[in-house]
Amino acid sequence: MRQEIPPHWLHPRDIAQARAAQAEMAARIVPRDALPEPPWRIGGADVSNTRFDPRRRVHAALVTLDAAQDVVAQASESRVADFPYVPGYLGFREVPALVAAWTRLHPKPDLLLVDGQGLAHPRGLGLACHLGLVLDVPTIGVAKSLLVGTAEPGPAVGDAAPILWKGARIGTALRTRRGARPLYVSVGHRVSLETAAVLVRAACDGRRLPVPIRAAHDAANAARRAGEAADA
DNA sequence: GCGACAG
DNA sequence: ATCTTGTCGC
Repeated sequence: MRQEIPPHWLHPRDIAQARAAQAEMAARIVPRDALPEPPWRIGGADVSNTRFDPRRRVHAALVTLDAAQDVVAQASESRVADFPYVPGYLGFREVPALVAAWTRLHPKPDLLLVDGQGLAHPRGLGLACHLGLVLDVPTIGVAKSLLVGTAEPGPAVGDAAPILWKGARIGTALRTRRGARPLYVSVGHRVSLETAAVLVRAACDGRRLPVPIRAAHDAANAARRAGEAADA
């Protein structure tokens, strides 16, 4: 339902304009539950990069799972990234390709688990927030490491600890697998932190990463291999 | 000024 | 993110 997406929200000319765009977007993030009625169809989003690629291509993938955690749809988009990888500005590199893939995903999920930070970001606008706002879809940030803040959850599966930064809580660190580093969950858009943590836990099946994220990761890698094969 | 730094 | 097999441990 999003009508007009300012061009610089997707294609800023430089870091200064990207920073300004993040401030504009951060002010529009809804950190509360604004979801359709459950049960929800959960989706996953991830992007794979071609190593040492002079063309700087990115391969974005989205998947939709049903209540049984089975993949019922997937879509991908391979293209040349028009923005470099800069910590804190990941969205400008990955969101454009993800948006393209989204238009071809059928059926679409009610909510997306995104491989990256949400509000646990230096300016409150991680990849999950960026994507959720542009698509106007509920999103949750699921990161494998911290960009800012600290958190130390207990060793048992299910143990959680707040991610603290500058005296405020910006997310939840979750132990999703024994002996493995925790996962860092934070609000993306239109979901509360409480709901985000509960859903991520429920989406795990014993491995460190939740099923939707793994499925998206696999799909992104498949798209990359296909693209690299079509090359040579 | 120095170090850190999602994917 | 990406390059990669076997191997150690529960």
